[in-house]
Amino acid sequence: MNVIHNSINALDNHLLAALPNDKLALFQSKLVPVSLKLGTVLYEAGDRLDYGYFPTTAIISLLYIMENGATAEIGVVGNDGILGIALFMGGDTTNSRAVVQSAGEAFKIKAQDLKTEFGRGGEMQKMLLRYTQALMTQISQTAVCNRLHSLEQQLCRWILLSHDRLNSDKLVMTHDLISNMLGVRREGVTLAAQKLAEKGLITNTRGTIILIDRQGLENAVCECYKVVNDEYNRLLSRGIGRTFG
Amino acid sequence: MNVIHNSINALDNHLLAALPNDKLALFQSKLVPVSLKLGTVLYEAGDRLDYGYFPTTAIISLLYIMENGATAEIGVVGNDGILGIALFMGGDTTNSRAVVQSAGEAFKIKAQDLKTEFGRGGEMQKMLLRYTQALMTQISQTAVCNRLHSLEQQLCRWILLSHDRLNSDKLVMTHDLISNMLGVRREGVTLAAQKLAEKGLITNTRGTIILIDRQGLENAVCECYKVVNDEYNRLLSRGIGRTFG
DNA sequence: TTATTTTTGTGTGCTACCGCACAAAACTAA
DNA sequence: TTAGTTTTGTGCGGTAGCACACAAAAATAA
Repeated sequence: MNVIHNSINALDNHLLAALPNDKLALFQSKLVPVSLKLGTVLYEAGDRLDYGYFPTTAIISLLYIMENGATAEIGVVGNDGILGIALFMGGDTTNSRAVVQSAGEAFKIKAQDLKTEFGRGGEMQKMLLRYTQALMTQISQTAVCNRLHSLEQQLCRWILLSHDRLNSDKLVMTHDLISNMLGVRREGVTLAAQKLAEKGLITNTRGTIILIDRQGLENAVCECYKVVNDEYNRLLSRGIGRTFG
Repeated sequence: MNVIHNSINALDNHLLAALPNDKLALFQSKLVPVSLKLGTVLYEAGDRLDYGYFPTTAIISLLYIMENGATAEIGVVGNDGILGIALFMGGDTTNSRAVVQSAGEAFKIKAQDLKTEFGRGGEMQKMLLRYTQALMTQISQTAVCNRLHSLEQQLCRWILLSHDRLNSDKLVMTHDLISNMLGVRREGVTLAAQKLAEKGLITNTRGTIILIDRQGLENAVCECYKVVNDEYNRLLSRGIGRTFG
């Protein structure tokens, strides 16, 4: 067990990569590689968290679920971060469902190991806290974007956020799933995707969106994307996606 | 200077009140009482933070400001918390403007003093982190609420959140100001407030809203309010506002 | 008092998104 | 091939909130 596959490398996670080498070497013994399948629910809202996850190629969506079943995404975690911040923030549970939005790899770590490491203070703690702040910015900007911007702009934002955390231009994702993330109707997503396709920014085939013109998307997206991206760059001093010009 | 007024007491802030007595006694020497006037901007977006604030009777609104001047509130800080979490989270700056939404008192603390205290670990650190997580829940729920719920429901939520942090049923607040917080038109707030007044939940006079039927408001509000309230209770083990039945 | 400013009320048309219904297309299984 | 399932496309009526315009009421200043 705990065989390290060549295909996944702890360094593919930006947080882990930012650790000093000796620190990472020690920490790595606590990390277990896992493959995450599309749609897997890692945490249900209200669950006690047993593990934290450092995604390398997987993307995790943080969803709030309302009483009537409506859903809306508050943020997304990929190779830029860690899933399970409630572990070191002290709550032990979260109000969001964590669901695999894009299948891929991650390292998981036992709740207690993560807490212990955090409790030591030092570089690891600082990094986790800075990441948490970056995530707060993402959530905040989601709140504002939900209020003020059009569905088409929000779809751009969502595509770009996903693309940044992926090493591919291909997003395997139905309109229906996207609509659950954005908290809108499926038809609305279809329409918005059509508009983006007409403008030549994406192709819009069954079950997959392919990003064609990244610069075009960045021009079409609302400012929210850049604000979040800049904040990640600033706080984690490590680019996710491409840096803006 | 630094005269301790009888009228304000560090214990009126729930976070400070939760500290062990001996701890608080030591910490208190770093706290300076300040009066905060309505509309005062404590932090501008992007500013380096020089002080943290523990409100006792004041309420601070966290606003995001868009390039076109549109604003939307992501959360609110009152006697339940602390303003300036970026100080210990590591960013030193925030993307939100912090503006006094309801005049009142607070204790301020120098950035460095707060950081030092946080760095010691222990009870103070734990409490600040738990508070940060509660604030994240508030922001997340704001995101979801912005997406899924009606303006009328959101106004209820906003009134209740304010009321919880106030020791009065009187909210001194114009529709125009509220509209800036909620990120909607002033006319929309007027209409929503009228509806609530028709239902006998509030009175709606020039420049002030008076809460009449708190239970009625709790019935009219969306689930978002309760979720946030419960999370504050859980994480900070200290009620804000009244507990739900 | 009168004049001015601030705040609220109201109307009209517009647009984005909703809910529902169902057709068309694409993929899957038999 | 045929049948079934999943996903996307499209239309239609409804509505919440928008933008803009302006009147009315309340507070403030002269």
